[in-house]
Amino acid sequence: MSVIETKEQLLDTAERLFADKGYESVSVRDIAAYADVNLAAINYHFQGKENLYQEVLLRRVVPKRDKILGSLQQVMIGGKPELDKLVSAFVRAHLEDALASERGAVALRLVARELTEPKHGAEIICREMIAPVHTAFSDALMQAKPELELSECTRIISSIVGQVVHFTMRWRNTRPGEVPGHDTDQMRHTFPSLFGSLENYITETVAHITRFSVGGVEALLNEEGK
Amino acid sequence: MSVIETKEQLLDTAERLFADKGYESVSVRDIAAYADVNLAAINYHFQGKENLYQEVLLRRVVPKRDKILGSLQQVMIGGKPELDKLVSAFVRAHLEDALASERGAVALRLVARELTEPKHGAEIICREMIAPVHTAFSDALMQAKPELELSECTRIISSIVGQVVHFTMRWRNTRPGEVPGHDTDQMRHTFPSLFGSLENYITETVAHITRFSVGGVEALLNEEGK
DNA sequence: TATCGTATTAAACAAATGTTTTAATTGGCT
DNA sequence: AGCCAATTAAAACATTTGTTTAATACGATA
Repeated sequence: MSVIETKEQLLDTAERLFADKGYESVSVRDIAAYADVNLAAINYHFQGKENLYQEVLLRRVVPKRDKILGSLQQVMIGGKPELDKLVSAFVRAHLEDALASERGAVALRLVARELTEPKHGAEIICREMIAPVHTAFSDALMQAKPELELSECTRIISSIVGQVVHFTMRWRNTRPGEVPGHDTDQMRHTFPSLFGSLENYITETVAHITRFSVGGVEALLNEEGK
Repeated sequence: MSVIETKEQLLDTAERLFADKGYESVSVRDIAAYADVNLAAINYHFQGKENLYQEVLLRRVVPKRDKILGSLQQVMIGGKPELDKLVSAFVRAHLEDALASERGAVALRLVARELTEPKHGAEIICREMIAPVHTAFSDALMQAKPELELSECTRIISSIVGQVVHFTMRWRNTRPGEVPGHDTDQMRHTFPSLFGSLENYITETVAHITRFSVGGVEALLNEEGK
């Protein structure tokens, strides 16, 4: 196995395990075993578990940020954008990667996890993703709806991101067999992943969050103008 | 120190540590040290770390559920409720405990954490809280707006709960000093807890989530009726 | 082919983890 | 006071953790 193969194998399996169980619950021995490489290779190539985690994170966070920023820019060409186009682009940019491949879904889980519970990647994800995306989306929102205050933009973004993260983590946390002993009909409401494909779930989720959030923003605007 | 004092001391400090760092990141030695009790007392009183965690969780989850169910019932007396009253009651029931005391805020963080990333308390929190609360709120929603489909109610609840959890975790994760090296002006948008009191933050958050979500639901209804 | 830097391997390391054991102490009861 | 169960205490236990070491294998280059 070539060196680049080893490194990527480590990054891939570490990503999957971290996304599934979280940083603390994954041992370097797990990673080495599942990646089928020697234990010491982790410290040889990445100088420790924490560094490996950060490289895993960074590999996904930067392209993700660029994708989101690109989508926002796309909507902004030609000046003042429609609110629903803007929100739709933002939500879709976050979730549609998970549509393309299992790898995309894993990466989304990884970022969503670190977003709700920053561990050793807080600085990275904040500096490389949260801050620039927040700024860009906030600016776009205020161009679309100049009546919005800055603090209100912040809360709106939190509301949208909160939904994205929640739907993401809910799918992750509700695989068949993980929550046994429950009435199936009840679970149909509570656990989406038991029913239907991931594709359908994501498509429906994007549409729902967009509609819901556009309505939410407009409600805030009406409230203000009253 | 009496036995009940020891047990409660353990439950309290374990709750705080688990809420702050998560299950895996807290050692039983940490808990014993901060609680100022002997290490073996944990296994004597709780038969292991996992059991302690579940008792910590259960102690908060059951009253929380009853509080939420009670709030919903209150809104439902007299038949068909107003949508904004209903949503407001639901959001307030989740968040207002955190207003009353630091203890309430800790408990909220604990539940929110387990809600997004179920560890060893998944069954408990699902059986004792998620399922009954979901059923009650879903029923109430369909009484308030009979045009809603069941699957749409589920998504709406996810949107609201997602916001509640996100605002909760965001506050937890953004204490001063935890994310160093950032431009303060940028942080003003990203990290609410650095500025203003917890009381103000929660009050504003409850109002925001309520308005935003009511607008979201009404947008979904308009979409349907088009 | 000989050589040298790179990469892999097996083994060992020290520290931290949850748990158990066994002894000491406490506090209420007769 | 004296006994007994319940609680606390200190020490040790067996694993697991992340990391390091030292030896080996590989692969391109001269």
